[in-house]
Order: sequence, then structure tokens, then C-alpha cells
Amino acid sequence: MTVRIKDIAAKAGVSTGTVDRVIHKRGNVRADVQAKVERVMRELGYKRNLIASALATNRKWQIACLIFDPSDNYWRQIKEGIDRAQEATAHYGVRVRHYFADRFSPVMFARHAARILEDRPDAVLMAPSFLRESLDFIKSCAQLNIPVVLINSEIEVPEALCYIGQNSYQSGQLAARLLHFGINQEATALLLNLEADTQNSQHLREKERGFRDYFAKNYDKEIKIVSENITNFDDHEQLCYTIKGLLNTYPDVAGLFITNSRAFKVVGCLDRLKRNDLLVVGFDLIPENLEYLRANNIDFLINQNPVKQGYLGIMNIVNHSLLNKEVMPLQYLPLDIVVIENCDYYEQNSYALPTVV
Amino acid sequence: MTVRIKDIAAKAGVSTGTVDRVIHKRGNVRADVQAKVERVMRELGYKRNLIASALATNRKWQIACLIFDPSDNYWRQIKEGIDRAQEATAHYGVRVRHYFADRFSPVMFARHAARILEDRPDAVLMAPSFLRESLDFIKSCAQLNIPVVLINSEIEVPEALCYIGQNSYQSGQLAARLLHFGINQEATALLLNLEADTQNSQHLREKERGFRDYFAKNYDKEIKIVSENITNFDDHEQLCYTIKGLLNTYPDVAGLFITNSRAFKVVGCLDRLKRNDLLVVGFDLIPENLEYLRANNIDFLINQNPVKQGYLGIMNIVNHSLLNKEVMPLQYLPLDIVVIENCDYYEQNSYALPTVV
DNA sequence: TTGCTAATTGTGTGCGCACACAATAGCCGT
DNA sequence: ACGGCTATTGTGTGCGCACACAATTAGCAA
Repeated sequence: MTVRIKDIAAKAGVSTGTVDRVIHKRGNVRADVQAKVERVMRELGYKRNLIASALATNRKWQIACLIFDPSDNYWRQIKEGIDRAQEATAHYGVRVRHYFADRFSPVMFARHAARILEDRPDAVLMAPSFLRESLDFIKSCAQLNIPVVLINSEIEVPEALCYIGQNSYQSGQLAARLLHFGINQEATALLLNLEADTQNSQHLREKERGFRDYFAKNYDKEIKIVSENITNFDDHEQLCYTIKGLLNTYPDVAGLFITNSRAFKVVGCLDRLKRNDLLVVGFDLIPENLEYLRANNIDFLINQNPVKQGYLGIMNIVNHSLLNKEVMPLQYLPLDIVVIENCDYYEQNSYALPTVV
Repeated sequence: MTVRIKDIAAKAGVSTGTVDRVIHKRGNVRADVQAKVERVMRELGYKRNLIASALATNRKWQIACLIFDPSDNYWRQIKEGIDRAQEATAHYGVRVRHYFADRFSPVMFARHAARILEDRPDAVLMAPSFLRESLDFIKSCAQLNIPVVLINSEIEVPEALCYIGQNSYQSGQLAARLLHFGINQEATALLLNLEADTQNSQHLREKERGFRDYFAKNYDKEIKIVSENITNFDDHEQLCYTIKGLLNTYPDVAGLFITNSRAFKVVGCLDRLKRNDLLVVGFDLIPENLEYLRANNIDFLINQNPVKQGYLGIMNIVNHSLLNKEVMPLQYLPLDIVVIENCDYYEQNSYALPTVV
């Protein structure tokens, strides 16, 4: 039924050891013998039994994950995806080691990277947020033949195995489409960046670009775009005041696009200002946002699937290193459009990922 | 490091055979010995090594799949999900056998069921479309201790392991929300059932119920609902005539909800009637629909994830039978809202499912 | 031909577990 | 005390593979 090494050996008239050498390209096999074994393998359609292989090698695969502090909700979800992938592949000896960097410290980032190099993992999953430090690190890994998978920040590095992340530009376009669909009269759409560090927000700028490009192409409705950066958003009073000012300045605002997960902060203010008539599109299924979504104060949430990002990061390493499969160098995550009627599925998130292995 | 049966045996002062008996509840173990072994297992945190277990048993798991002819696009996708799950678990000895029933022949359905009983599979995945025949079959399986997973048609059967399928009512609500969001003036929303056999369309009626319920609750906008059954939809001319008539009868129609995958047929007519101003919501990512979506003639497609349905069907059997995990008795599939900006992800559909094992 | 090294090939063991089978202990009646 | 049970416990083998190591062969100089 199933073709085993033993079967190949018998048919080719050699020992299992020789077949083994051919399969693993260990060399020391006479050319004609090698050819013959390969032919028999093809004829019999040999497929390596991963189960037996994993059991026999008993090899452990250490994967180092250099991401940011999971006290941040976004990184917590990425970590969740990583951990779930690890559980799913634990039987194959996959082990994950986390190295949590600080969002604002390139120095600590580099130090973690150095530590990883010392630990000599079999593969690395990292968020290359600090460009210079990341490039150095990736080069070092390449020299040590350690494959690197990048997530979250898209950078151009040929040495990396692949990039898995969100398409910020596309998500901006998507948000634009949703507001465009809901706004029927001549009006203003307000784009809000609630971010302290505007320097470090490439993602947000990409989203804005996508958002504006969409309306530039779809000018059938007279919709004006205004964008604002709000750096002081933690104080509710202050934020309400800011937003009130904006609504006064642009009295015909019909819809808001909040470019990150802080829609709930804005909506909290709108609620207080009794402006529940405005359309709101935001990001991320965090509890605060979901509450407002269910209360009809947020119209759409775009789910960027951070859990899946971490999950696929690990799975791509497994595919590459354990299974010797090709991996796609560029993998964008799905952008789920979430409303009340389908938020339960995405919130649970348990279906999307495999339950087996 | 890892706790093996041998370790437990040593610590409990028994042989591996006894530990094996305890683990598999084979009996013939003195009560106090059993208790001791169980205690040691708990203390050491023993976890069965599935890899080694699968290798040792070398057991094959035959899963019989009773679904409908995959020449239908919907069932083709379900089959695809099934086959992908099979591939993913092939190493554990999972084998799938398909039995394709005819959409309109309960007799053939029963005959396939009988055939399955003869073949004695280890588990059954089925679409219980014909109620009486399905109930009989499920009972027979229960008597033979063959677990049954139901997909596609939700029926109340305590003997079944679980049901995995779409929530038609919810998807009707979802479609309603989308149209409600896009229609701002007083207008009519037209619900179209393009279905030959209106008897056999429980799904469609559920969708209509959800659609109507939504508007009944959200009467802030004056939107009137009109629904029509169109049984003759294969002839383009005829359909155009029908739709033209409807649009004349209800001149203030602003949006259309086509309750199945035949939105493209309707949109083809709208195109010809030069009525591209109407909002359209439909179902299923079939090529014809996607083309119109990309051309902006369809506004939203709701993806009911048929691939995932098949996939999860098999995975639930694997979870239950191989891994002895609990499975949720009722599992609704996600309803993805698809527009141009995110249709690529859902169309490829390769991310959603695990690539490993 | 012999002796020697290098190239090539073959063999044995264990990964952790399941299961068939062998062995032993416990119990009863005589 | 002993045979004849049954209840309980222990042992050995193989699943398919990887890898260390042993064995064999080829090649070549003397």
C-alpha cells in the first residue's frame, strides 16, 4: 500500500542505507546507483512519512520570535497566533522562544537581536520595526543560515524568507469604499490619526494615501476629505473638545475614518456630543470597539487579522524548514469587514485556524 | 524532558503494559494500581505523543462523505475543503471516500446511504438534505457507533456529532444591513429568489426572514421590502423582461438582494437595462459574480465559506475520533463581506486553511 | 599478487507507542 | 499442599525512518 524506504531498496537492489543517502542527499553514492534509486522512487511514487521521520529524528526546532511587548493589544494578538501555531506543531518538535522588544528603544531591540544570535535558533520570526538594526540582524542570520520571516512592517530584504503582513494602503481604500457607500449627499469625510508618534506611523500614512486615492478615483459623489492628527487622545475631556472643534470647523462632516484601533475613543466623544448620526469606520476587534459596534455607534470595523499574522508566520517557517515546501515571498493578510451580524465569528477566531495536528 | 509511558511506569513501579492499559482504559488493572498510575500521570503531566501513537497503530480512518454532485459550483467548493482537510491529515491515516448524491433523487440518496453502511466507515460526513432518508441513515450509524457530522442543512438530530453550516437567517440580516447602509432616501429594496424549486429552498426563506426582520427593527429609514420568486432565470431575454417589469412596478427601487449565487444573472440584465445605479448584494464568490463585483456592478458579495465548511467537517471528525477532543455541537461559518478591495484574499482562500501537518 | 586507503554499501538501534502474548500472582476447592 | 483456575502484570515486536557505525568493495602502488 504505502511505499517505504525498504520497498525502494528492495526494488533497486540496494540497502535502505543507500536509499536514505539518496533521499537526504548525503552523498557517497555511486552515480549510477543514485540514478537508479531515484528512478525507482519516482516509479513507486515514494512520499516520505513525516510521522515516522519526525519520530526518528526527534529533532527540536527552536524558533526565536522578536516582536513587541504583548501588553499592547495588537502584539498580544500576534503572540496568540504564534502560540497557537506552536501548539499545533508541537508534535513535530517546534518550540518558540519569545523576545519582547520595546516600541521605543532601538537599542534594546538590537540587544535582543544579539541575544538571539547567541541562542542560535533554527529560524527567526521578527517585526523589523527599526530598519537599521533589523537589516544588520537579518544579514547576520543569513550568514548563519538561519531563515528569517518578517511580519508587520514591510521592508525590502532579499535575504528574508518572506513577509507576512497587512496591506495598509488597501485597508485605506477599503475604508474609503465603505464610507463612500454610506454617504449619499455632498459632505466631508474626516480622517483621524490618533497617534502620539506621528514619525513612527508609516502604516497610518499608507492608510491615508489609500483613503484619498479612492476618493480621487470615485468622484461621483462630492465628498471632501479632511485629515487630522490628534496626539493628545488619552484625556477624554481634551479629546471631546478637539473633536467638537473639528465638527464646528467642518459642519458637513458625514463620516469618520479612524486609522487605528482607537475608534472607541472618538466614538465615546461623539456619544457625549450627541452626534450618533455620523458614520464611523475603524480598525481592530478590541473589546471597546466591539461594544460600540454592537451599540450601532461604529458602523464598520476592519479586522486586520493579527492573530492570523502570527500564526502564518510560524506556519511558513514550518513549511519551509520542516516540510521543505516553497513559501510565497509576499503574503498579505485578509481584511475582514466586520459588522454586528458577523462580528461573533471573527471575535472568536477559533474557526479560522486549524484545530488539528 | 518529555514524559513517556516508560517514565510513568518507572515512577509508579509498574510495567509499561500496565500504564498502557490505564491510558486506553482496557481494564484488567487492580483498582489501587490504576489510581496510582493515574496520579503519576497527572503529576508528571503526561501527554500522549500523537506522532508515535499514529505510527504504532498504523490505523486507517475511513471517512465517508455523502454530499451532492460537485458539478454544482457550491458542492465543488465543499468537496475542495474536504479534500484539503484529507490531505492535511493524510499522515494520520485519514482517508476520504466520496458518495455523490443527486439533488433531486431521495431514492438515490438512500441507496448511497445503504452503500455507506455496507462499507463500514469510521465516520460519516453528510448533507442531510432529504429529511426522512437522512434520519434513518443517522440512526443506523448511531447503532453501529459511527459518528456523523452534518453540514449544510441544519436539522435537529441528537445522535449527530455536530452541525457545521451557514446561518441563513443571519446572512439575510447582514445583507439587509448593507443595503440599509447604502440607501439613504425613501425607497424600495427588492429581494429576488432565483430558484426553480421553491419548495426545496428552506435556506432562501430563512434569508428572507432575516432580511425582513432587520428592516422591521431598523425603520429609521423609510425602506419598503418587496420580494419576488423568479423560477425562469436561465433565459437571458426572459429574465430581462421580468426584471424590467419589476422595475416598472416598483419605480423607486434603490437596492437588490439576490438570495443565492445568481446575482450575476440579474446584474447582466441591469447592465443591459442601463440601470447601474442600483445597489446589489449577492452571495458566493463564483467567477461570474466576481467579475461584476470588480466592475462595480455588484456592491457586496457575502461569502458563505463553503470550502471552510467541508474542511471543518473533516477536521471535526479528526478532532473527535483521533484526538478525542470535544467538538461544539453547533458551528456556524463566518459570513465574509466581500468588496473589490478584499476579494483577492477570499478568492484565493489558501490562507484561511492550514498548510501544515 | 599483496597491502593499503578511500569510496561505497550494509546493518543495527532507537524514537514513543500499541498490542499480542507470556508470565506471574491470587484464589478456591479438594 | 496442590492443581486449576482467573485476575493481573510484564515482555517483546514492529510501525517507518534517521543516523551511527560496521562491512565490503574498488582503486592503486609496490
